[in-house]
Amino acid sequence: MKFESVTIKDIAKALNLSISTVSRALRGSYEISSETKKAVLEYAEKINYRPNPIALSLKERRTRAIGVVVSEIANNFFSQAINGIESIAYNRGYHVIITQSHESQERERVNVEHLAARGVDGLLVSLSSESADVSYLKELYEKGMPIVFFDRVSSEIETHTVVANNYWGSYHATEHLIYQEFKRIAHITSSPHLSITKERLDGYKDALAKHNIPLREELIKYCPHGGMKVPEVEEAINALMKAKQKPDAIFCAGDRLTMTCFGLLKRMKGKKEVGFTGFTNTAVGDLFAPALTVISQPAFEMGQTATEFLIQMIESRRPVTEFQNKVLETELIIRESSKKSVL
Amino acid sequence: MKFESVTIKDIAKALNLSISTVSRALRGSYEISSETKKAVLEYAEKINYRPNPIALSLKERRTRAIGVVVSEIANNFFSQAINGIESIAYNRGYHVIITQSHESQERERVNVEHLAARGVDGLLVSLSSESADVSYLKELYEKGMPIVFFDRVSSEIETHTVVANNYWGSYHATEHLIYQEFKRIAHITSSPHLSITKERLDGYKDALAKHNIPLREELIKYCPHGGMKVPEVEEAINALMKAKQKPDAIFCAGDRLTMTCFGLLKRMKGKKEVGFTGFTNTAVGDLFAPALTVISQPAFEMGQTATEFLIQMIESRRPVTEFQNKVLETELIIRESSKKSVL
DNA sequence: TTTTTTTACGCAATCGTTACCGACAACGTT
DNA sequence: AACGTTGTCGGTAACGATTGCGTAAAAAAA
Repeated sequence: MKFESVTIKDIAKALNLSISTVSRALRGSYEISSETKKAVLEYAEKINYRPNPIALSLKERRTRAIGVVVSEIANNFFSQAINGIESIAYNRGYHVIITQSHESQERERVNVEHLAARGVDGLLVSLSSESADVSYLKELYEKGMPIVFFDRVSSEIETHTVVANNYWGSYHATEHLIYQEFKRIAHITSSPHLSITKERLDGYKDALAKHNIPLREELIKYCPHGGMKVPEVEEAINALMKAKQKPDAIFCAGDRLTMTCFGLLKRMKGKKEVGFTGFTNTAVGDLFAPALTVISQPAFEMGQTATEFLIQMIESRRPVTEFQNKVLETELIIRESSKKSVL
Repeated sequence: MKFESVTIKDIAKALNLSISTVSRALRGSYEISSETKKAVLEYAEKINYRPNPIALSLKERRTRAIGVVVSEIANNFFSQAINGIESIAYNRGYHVIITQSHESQERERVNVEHLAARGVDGLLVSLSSESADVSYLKELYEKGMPIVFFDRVSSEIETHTVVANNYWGSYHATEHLIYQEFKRIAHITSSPHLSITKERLDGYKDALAKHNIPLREELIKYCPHGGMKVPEVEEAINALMKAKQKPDAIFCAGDRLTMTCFGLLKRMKGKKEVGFTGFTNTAVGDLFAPALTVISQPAFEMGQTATEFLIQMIESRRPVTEFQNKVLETELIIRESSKKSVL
């Protein structure tokens, strides 16, 4: 099966005009008589003519499309961020092409290269947890492809970035647990490559230090796939909960991780209650048992801001040399899961 | 800023060959001597040449991309279905472009038209709740655009479809509530336009009839935006719970609806406990309080099957005239929310 | 009337790629 | 010696749209 569409040529033939005349009539050029214009416009309307964006892309080397690369759309943070991205993009006349890396560096590379080849005008990227090496992105960037990072950024590439205040979000969450008189607070985080991992880890460490709680490396567990692979998280939790000295609270550093972890904890047989909190943008944290204390990011706004930066970059005449690094505040929503009293 | 990429012309110039020779060498034509081939291939590799898909699309009138139109990616069912779609598409060499209608008919039309103009080879569509009129899709379909419906289908267009067994899923869920000795079972569903609404409603009605429970129209509430607009759901619930004769159980007909509804019920002040179940593909139904009884659809498989149908249609030489309408079974997962004993 | 200007349109190049159609050697056959 | 094969390659026309340039006829100015 193939799909036939009407072209400018069909109009030209039907009206006995040249292709160029039709083209100019369509864009309302002053060189075309008003009668001809009218005839062309009417006929175009009648046969429902739509200019072929592929041909236009080839000619103008722009597509009015932006590519988005996230690890997973089935992630509350990313799906909200995407809605923010779309809200700006559509208003500015850009289309959005969403791709998922599934936390795989290889998949991310394939997606990025495909988007670039497809001719997107720019890229909105949140790195996969495997992405230690971003050289292919850097190459693309240096060839002139506008790129804006959000959430999971790379310091290797100097461009606009939009992130949450992961450090303070993490600091406050940890401090909150400390105020609740938890003494042994574990931190389950994702891949050490990621910017967010380091920032959240730093917040955690500094909060402990501030309150004179010794840092125990054995309480920090890395899950390189960020909660996507359940066995990984299972192993981390088992290691924590089967140790001689169990943690009395657990703090998770990512959306999927928080969900996976919370699920595993609840399903653990003979489980001992532990305080729990984590970064997640779920809208239903209060429906869980216990209701979840969460650190929520302004995902929608992050998507919006990143998109504004990107479009600004795309439409800039000369290479951009001054970059903005926007940091948005997180919100700590305290519920039962982090209250010692109810455990 | 603009993004420059290497073309076949650059290779031709560098190697002092004609464009056509380079093109043939790249595709391994037998007409090209092995030395020339080798030289071209090596140089192409060196400068990291990638054929321009836009030019190819223009020439071949195919893009090896399929377009997906769903109402919302922040919906457990759809994000799982999309993963199924991608798993097949990537294996078959197709890229996937995801768009959201946000339950708006207008937005859906814009997306579909853009995807068509962009030259996707086919469309995977789950209709928005507003989409009563599908004439624009029908037109496209009749012009030769392969379209496969999944989940929310249209009887106006005869093509392959993939759906869950909504009737039986709904029947069993209702019957389960009846066995739990609930007497007044309300049904909150989405737009009456949707195929799934009718099928689920029929299952509900027939289960009641089977058990000699009179059907009460006042217990059926429609939320045309399927849980996307909270006030709509709020109104439905208020109408139910403030009536003289309250329902003793509520059965929701969609993913977003189930979540929104469950949240509202929990947050209602002075609420009376009611039995609860609904269609949803959440992976964390057991973490809620009470743990959620759900009807789960094989979303991943549905996405896979729909994609297989679509690709088959795309690659078929002649117009397809025999259509498959695949129905996959749902799964009823019984947990506390539907047990009368625990209320 | 002649020259210049304006109006309104067509031609052809361009974007990157493929594919049809030849061109032209170096052979082998009669 | 004349012709046909075969192996390699180049020229060029598409695909759909835009656009700079050229130009006929009509209108205006000389």
